[in-house]
Amino acid sequence: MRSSNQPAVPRIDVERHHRALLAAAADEFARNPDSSMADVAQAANLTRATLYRHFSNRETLLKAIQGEALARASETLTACRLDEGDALEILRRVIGSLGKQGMRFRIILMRAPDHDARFLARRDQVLAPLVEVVKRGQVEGDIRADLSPEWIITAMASLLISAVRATPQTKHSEAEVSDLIYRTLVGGIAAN
Amino acid sequence: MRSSNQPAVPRIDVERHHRALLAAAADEFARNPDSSMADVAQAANLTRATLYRHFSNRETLLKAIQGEALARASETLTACRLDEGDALEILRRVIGSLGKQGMRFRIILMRAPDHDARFLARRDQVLAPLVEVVKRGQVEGDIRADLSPEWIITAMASLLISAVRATPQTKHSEAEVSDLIYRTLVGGIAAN
DNA sequence: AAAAAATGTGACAACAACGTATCATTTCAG
DNA sequence: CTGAAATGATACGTTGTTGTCACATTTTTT
Repeated sequence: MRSSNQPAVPRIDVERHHRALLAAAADEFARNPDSSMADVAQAANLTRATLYRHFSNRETLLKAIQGEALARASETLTACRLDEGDALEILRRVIGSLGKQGMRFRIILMRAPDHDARFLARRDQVLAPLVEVVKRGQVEGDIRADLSPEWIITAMASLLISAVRATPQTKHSEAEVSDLIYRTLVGGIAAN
Repeated sequence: MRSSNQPAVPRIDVERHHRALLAAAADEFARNPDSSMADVAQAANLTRATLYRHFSNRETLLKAIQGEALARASETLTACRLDEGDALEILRRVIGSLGKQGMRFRIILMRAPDHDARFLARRDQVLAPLVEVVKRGQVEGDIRADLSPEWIITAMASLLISAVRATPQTKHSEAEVSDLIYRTLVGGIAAN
């Protein structure tokens, strides 16, 4: 079945175009969730027809973006060495890494009406290790125990999105923004 | 000019319908920003034709929602007595009041691509008194001075939206949610 | 260079939403 | 009750997006 539709020999450009379309779509939809397929194709310097040859539906494209985001988020988290150091250090690393990625993970961190239960479950699965880190921090006395771990992760994600979205205006470096988020989330705004 | 189009005597129901349409549109667009005019009309138990008789355009309707939200937000803030008590007390009152309003102020607090400079300026104007409260808190030593007042307001708004949006799932009361936001924002997540 | 595969171009129908208009019906004010 | 005004129902043209297709062109592989 598949072998008849599949080309005899794979070509290099198709994979490159596939990645380009996926990346352009992620950026475009992060900028404006209502972008059309034509906008996405143009953002990738390709044609609408080619976009449809790679992703048969708009829905298929969105699912692909979700999957890509989840995969990269998972990689990012494991790269943050979630088992080295105390919870606050880990959170600092996570905030720094996610902040560098910019709005790439907006789809994961935000909650949109088109997110089905299927995606939400995988999302929670990816974020689960982070929740465990917070729980460990609470047990070890580094993090307040009167806030639920899930809420803490939600708050972190919320601050991340706000800061990243506000970044273009305020001319601050990535490191400064990440530090700002970390200080706000961990230390709060009260003096002392 | 106007008097010729205006009815000789005003009727009671038109104002009621106007308010109903505006409220339904606010709720509907808060739930799903891509809702159609038909959805809005149905949410108000009225017809699409009537909706167009009250708001000639979709754009006009959105502008009306923005204006309404700004007006009510301004009322809410003045009702919070921004000059009584220290900054943290005031912030607690503000979070409590805005939290009760639910997602009514999502349009104000969130930044969407369809927000023009005109609206953003009025928005900043409404939020300006709150920024002043934060500045005063920093001068009086209640709020950390190493965070810009604007960022603090942004962080507060961000947490508010996240919490209110997550409220339907977690069966917590309004007061509990408001307290949660306040504790997180002011105290941070670090122990001690 | 030649074959194969992918892309560009242009067109097409299907569809949803927008905005307008007409006319019968209902609702309010006097 | 009666006239005036607002609404419901319905239809219509317009527009933008979606998804598909055929055909010419370009790019890759051998």
